[in-house]
Amino acid sequence: MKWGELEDEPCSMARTIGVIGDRWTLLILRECFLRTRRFEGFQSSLGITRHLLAERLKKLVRQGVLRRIPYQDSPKRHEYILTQKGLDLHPIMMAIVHWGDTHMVDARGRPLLHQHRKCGKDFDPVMVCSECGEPLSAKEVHTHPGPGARGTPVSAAPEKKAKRETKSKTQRSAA
Amino acid sequence: MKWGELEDEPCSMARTIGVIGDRWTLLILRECFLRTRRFEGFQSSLGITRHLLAERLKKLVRQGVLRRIPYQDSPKRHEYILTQKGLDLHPIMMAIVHWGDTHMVDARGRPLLHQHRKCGKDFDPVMVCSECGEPLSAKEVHTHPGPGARGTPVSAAPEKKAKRETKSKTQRSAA
DNA sequence: TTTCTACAGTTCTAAAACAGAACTGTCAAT
DNA sequence: ATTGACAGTTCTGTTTTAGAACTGTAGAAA
Repeated sequence: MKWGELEDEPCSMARTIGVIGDRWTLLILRECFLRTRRFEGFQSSLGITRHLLAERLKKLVRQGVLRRIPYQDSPKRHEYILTQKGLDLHPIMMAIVHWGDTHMVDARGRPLLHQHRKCGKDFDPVMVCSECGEPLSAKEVHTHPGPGARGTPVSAAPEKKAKRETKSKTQRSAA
Repeated sequence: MKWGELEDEPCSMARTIGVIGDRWTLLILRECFLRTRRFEGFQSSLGITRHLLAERLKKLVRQGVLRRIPYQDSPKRHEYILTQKGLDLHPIMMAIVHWGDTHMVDARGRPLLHQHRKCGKDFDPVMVCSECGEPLSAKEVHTHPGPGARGTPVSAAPEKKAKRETKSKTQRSAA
């Protein structure tokens, strides 16, 4: 399987991995969430080669995760900012950081803390069920085929996810 | 930066990426959560080359994400099952799938649905604050240096995260 | 008893991706 | 006229990955 083929897989995880599933892309996105916007900013804070950085930024723009916006003419300069699609990656970032905080810290503790502006406290992200609000655990989740599963014709059921969309929107609304 | 160096970065995200930050590892873990346990199972459902599969499985075992357990002698055969550290990756997987469900579905809709056994409904994962329970959005999260930040000596503050650990454990307890 | 299949790898070669460094080009400041 | 900030592009050499074939154990089938 090549990189391009991932997006055609009937699996939301494979498709997402096609967008963010490499080392540098994830780190570039971390910088985006930490408010880095410019080429040199990414390059110096990550130590990524300029070649790869240019390529990854282009890819992220193509995929609608970043938007390339001019901030001066002569010479033309642009900055890269997260679109809504990009901001929606925040739960993934938080989940990744939280796992590292739990399993990969050294004796000194966490490199970064996260404060929730609304309540003012340092927090951990907790994943809950959109329907009942209870914290989720792997064992309590049962996976079953949906309308877009392999074998379902394209003409079929137009995704009856109205309720889920509505509920989970709380999560993105102010992102 | 090489793969090995990621784990030494003072950043939980970089360290986590050092473990799961490549295409195949993420897909292998998806299979683990879908109850695949054996070499041939991974190989045939993913189409990964046998060479890489063997290497990735070894790496995941080394890192304590999977455990290699014999299920027969002669010939020696093992299966790979998620450790607690591996099960704790579940929120990351759910967040990735959810983003794909939101932004990468075709006309047919979602390939997979997730049912919460406790409440019986198909759900979306929602990320909330461990302290106040409110859904999180990127803009409401303020990041600041913790005890393990770059520059902090190893001898310093032994991570005062007691409360956070306790609260977020609800999320993992039955995983 | 030779042959087939299931399983879990290992070994090989060619192709793709990546690292590291140097180069291009615009403009402002010295 | 030279330097430095910025945003890339181009080049060469190394590392990773893809794809296919091979190894080896053992039970079942011919």
